[in-house]
Amino acid sequence: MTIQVASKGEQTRQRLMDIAQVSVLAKGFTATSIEEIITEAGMTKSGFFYHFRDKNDLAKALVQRYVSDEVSLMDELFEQADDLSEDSLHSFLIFLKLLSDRLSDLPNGHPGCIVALCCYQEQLFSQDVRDLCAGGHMTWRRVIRERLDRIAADYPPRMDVDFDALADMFSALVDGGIILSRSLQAPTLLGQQLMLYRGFVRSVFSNV
Amino acid sequence: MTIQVASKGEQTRQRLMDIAQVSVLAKGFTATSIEEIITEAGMTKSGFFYHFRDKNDLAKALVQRYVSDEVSLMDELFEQADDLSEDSLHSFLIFLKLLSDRLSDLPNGHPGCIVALCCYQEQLFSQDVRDLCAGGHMTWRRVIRERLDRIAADYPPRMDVDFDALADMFSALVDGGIILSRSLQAPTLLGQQLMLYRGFVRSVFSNV
DNA sequence: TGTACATCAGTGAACGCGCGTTCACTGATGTAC
DNA sequence: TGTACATCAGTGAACGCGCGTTCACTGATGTAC
Repeated sequence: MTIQVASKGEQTRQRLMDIAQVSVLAKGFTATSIEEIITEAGMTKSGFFYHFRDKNDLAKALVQRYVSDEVSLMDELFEQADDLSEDSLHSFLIFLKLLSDRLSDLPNGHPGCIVALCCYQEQLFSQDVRDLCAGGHMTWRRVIRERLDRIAADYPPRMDVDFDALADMFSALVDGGIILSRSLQAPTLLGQQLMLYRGFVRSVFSNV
Repeated sequence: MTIQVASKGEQTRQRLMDIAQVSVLAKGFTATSIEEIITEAGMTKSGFFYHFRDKNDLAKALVQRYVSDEVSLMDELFEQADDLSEDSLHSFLIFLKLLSDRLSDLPNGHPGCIVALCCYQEQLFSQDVRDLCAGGHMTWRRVIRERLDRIAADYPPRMDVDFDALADMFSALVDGGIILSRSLQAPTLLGQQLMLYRGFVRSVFSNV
């Protein structure tokens, strides 16, 4: 196992992205100026342009990182869930509970979904950024759908639902739940929606 | 019945808002310049400032109109549904189907939810705009919850779900479904999510 | 071990452009007497 | 019906500021011989 030691440059880059992300999720991309990012980072503008070709490049990096972080989180929780139960349905239900707990634990609520935001600013970005967002949603659909298929092999579905749609419902509830939580300033709403999804999935496959 | 004839000024104001809304939903609020709005409207900048005190005032007007339009649409469809069935559950299921159809009929997909967008740009706006957004979500919760209560009186729930959360799920799926539809450029996804919600609600109250 | 060179991680100054907002003004329409 | 005034729905010019981007340059660190 190789331990990747981040170079100084990479660390600074990540730091700039951290600072940018907070503002971007609070004000949108255009309203987040390079000026304010570098002020908080204690760096000059030219320093910023050493790390990012232009502002679109920053957006791309943010989306890329967000998607891969989310996927990592899901992988981690799937692994935990699989350790706790060998049953396909139970493991998935545990996963949803773990995720719900994790998302409810955030003191100020979920910071926001970069991918959701991008889709309301799409006209700003180049095609590759939009492709990354779509790729994120497709990945989440695939990952969840895979689980649903596995469950269906063990538990014949009790209603007629499209599994892609049921997988998409997961993403929709996360994105929508984040919006609801933020808007009503009620951090618990997001986790609650995930638990409802859990209830729905259970009722699709089992009558308990 | 009084027919409200919109004055010339009001008509122009609505037109400016129509133009603004398209850009705002595609690029975000900051990236939408007054310049481009008035160019498309064929008017001078000062003309714009005759209709709106400042840019925040435009945001406020957009949110206000969006929320009241959405509520009107729901009222209209609830009325249609009530005409088609007197049963509380069936009427609600018809409502969801009507809404799903209506939202799937939009050729280029749903144009986007101003309220959802605002919540990712909240730091830009004054408190009253944020309150309007929260008010929108609370209204939708109340309207749906009222229906759920009525259903529960006729059909004892088959699972233990919080009705506020189940009502919120509606908003979350609309907001999330719009994002998904846009991101994947698949206009049908939104209506599909509403139909899944319909399936869930039915399974909560009935075993058919 | 010393030296030459390359790469890394930035600095500092300048640029032109477009943005939101203000202000004094104006022609057309409506209303009171 | 005519006239005086008020309101409506804008125009036109100017403002200062901050934004994203460029370019020539630099000190510190790494690498080859």
